[in-house]
Formats: sequence, structure tokens, C-alpha cells
Amino acid sequence: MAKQHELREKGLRLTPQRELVLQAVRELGHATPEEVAEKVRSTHPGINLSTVYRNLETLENVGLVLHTHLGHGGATYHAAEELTHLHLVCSVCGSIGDAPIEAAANFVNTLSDDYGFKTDVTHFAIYGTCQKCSK
Amino acid sequence: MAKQHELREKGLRLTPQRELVLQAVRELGHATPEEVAEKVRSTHPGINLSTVYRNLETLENVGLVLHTHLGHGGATYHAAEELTHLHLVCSVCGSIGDAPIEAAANFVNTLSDDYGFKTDVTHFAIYGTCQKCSK
DNA sequence: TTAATACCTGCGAACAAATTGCAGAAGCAA
DNA sequence: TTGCTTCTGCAATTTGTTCGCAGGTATTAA
Repeated sequence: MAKQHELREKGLRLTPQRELVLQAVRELGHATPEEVAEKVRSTHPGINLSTVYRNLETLENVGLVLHTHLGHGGATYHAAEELTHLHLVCSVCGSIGDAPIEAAANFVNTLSDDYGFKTDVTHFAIYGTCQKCSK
Repeated sequence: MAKQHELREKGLRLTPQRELVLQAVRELGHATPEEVAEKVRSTHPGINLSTVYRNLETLENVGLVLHTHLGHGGATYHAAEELTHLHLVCSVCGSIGDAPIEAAANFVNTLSDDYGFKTDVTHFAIYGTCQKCSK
């Protein structure tokens, strides 16, 4: 068979809710469970918040999405294939900016060489003040 | 007068609870509100959790303590004068290691020069795998 | 196509963490 | 000491997340 659905390939059932959650995460870039639910509801009003939480967890288990901690307590979910940037969280306006992973390459190497610490670059948020707010 | 209490200098009232919370944060190095409460209760059983939260907030407002996000949802508080290191949070064992701020100097400069982002080095946790766990 | 069987979903309850309102207690200036 | 204001303790509330269960549905094999 030429095209197995990516969810089926992971041994998951192909439910509308699950597809919608995955699609929402991909479209939103980064989003809290709440935001994902809201997005999904814009086309499928009936979906339950528990279902969103359970699917995010399930999708994370099979590696299709990941979560990071951007502060404020809640986890933020990302599509796995899109985690190619750092998150620059502005402490003033709360905006989330991006920077390529390469910007941290030196830093990661330093930590590895000097402290034996293997940084997971995809799982960390950087706090500070964005360009706009530092004026 | 030679010695104004540091809390009074900030315009705060000098209550036993407030002093205990500040002292606990200093002794613990980094601690969640829950841990601070527990520490304070070891000598002052009656103290209320709300009081701990409110005092942490108050102390943060006047700059005596700071909080960082080390993941897991909860904030972690530090005495302001001790924030001279980065936090290396191990995703395997959960341990919190230290590294001097200088290790990030290049990284911070890169973000500032290339993206106009002023990183608050004291407010960010770095995820990865510590030396012990990466063996 | 149908039937069997996991797996999923929706719902409500349960839970934990953090916050708030209020009344009384305590710190502080005069 | 008096009086004002802030702080504390308590209880209730809010918010974010998880869980149990009963019914529904995707999937496989007949």
C-alpha cells in the first residue's frame, strides 16, 4: 500500500478528533492545550477538552508532537517536525519570537565540553526582552 | 540609624512570616512555594500557604527574590543576590546543575546583535541530560 | 459485509495549584 | 497609646489537568 496514514503507522486509530488535534498543533505553531481545543472547536464544536489533552499526550508518546515549557505554568505543544527554532519569550509583552538553532550552537558546545551537559535545544525557552519592548 | 532592616528599607512591614519566607528562600537556594512553606513550617507550623505565596510575590516586587521557570509547571524562587549561575535541568533525573553565567555570554551577545533580543540570563532554565545520566 | 474487540470519546467528577475576599490581628508613625 | 494601614489566616473560588465510566467507533478477520 502506497500511503499509510501517519497516525496508523504509529499504531494509532484514525479518528477525526485525533487528526484535528494534530492539524491544529501544526497550524498553530505553538499552542497550549486550551488554544488547541479552541482551534479544533472552530470547525468541530463538539470536541471535548479531555480529548484534546489525551490526544496531545498520545501524539507526544509516538513522537508527532512535543511540548516545551515557556513559563506561565502551562505546557506548549509543537509539531515535532517544526521544532527547528529557539523560542524567545518576551517577559514584557509575552510574545514568542524565533531564532534558528544555530544561534545556540556555540553555547551548546560549551556546555557539553565544559560541563558534560547535553542540551536538548528543542525543549528550552529563553527569557528576555524583545526588540520592540526594549526600546 | 546604622541598621535599617532590609525589608523596612523596601517599604515593607517587618512581620515574622515575611522574614521567615525570605530566610527560607535564601537557605534553600531554589525552591517552589510549596517547599518554602514546608521549610518555614519546620520552625513556624502555623504559617499559611497563601501567606507564603503573597510574600513571595511581594518580595519579588521589591527585588529581594526572583523566580525562574524550571519546567514542571511551578515557579522556583531564588534569593536575588544568589542568581549568579545558569540552571541546567536534567530531563532524566530532574537534578538541577549550575554553570556560570559566562558560559552563555557568547550566546547572549549573538541574540542581542542578530535578533535584538535582550536575554535575561537569570530567568531561564536549560534542559538537557546531565553528565551522570548521559553515560 | 458483518461481527467482535479493542480503543476512543464525551461527560462529569475529582484533583491539584494558585488566587481572592474578608474579618480580625499586628506593625508602625505620631 | 491611638489610629491607620498593611498583613495574616481561613475558607471559598478559580484555573488547569486528570480520571472513571458508559457508550460509540475504527479496525481486523471471518
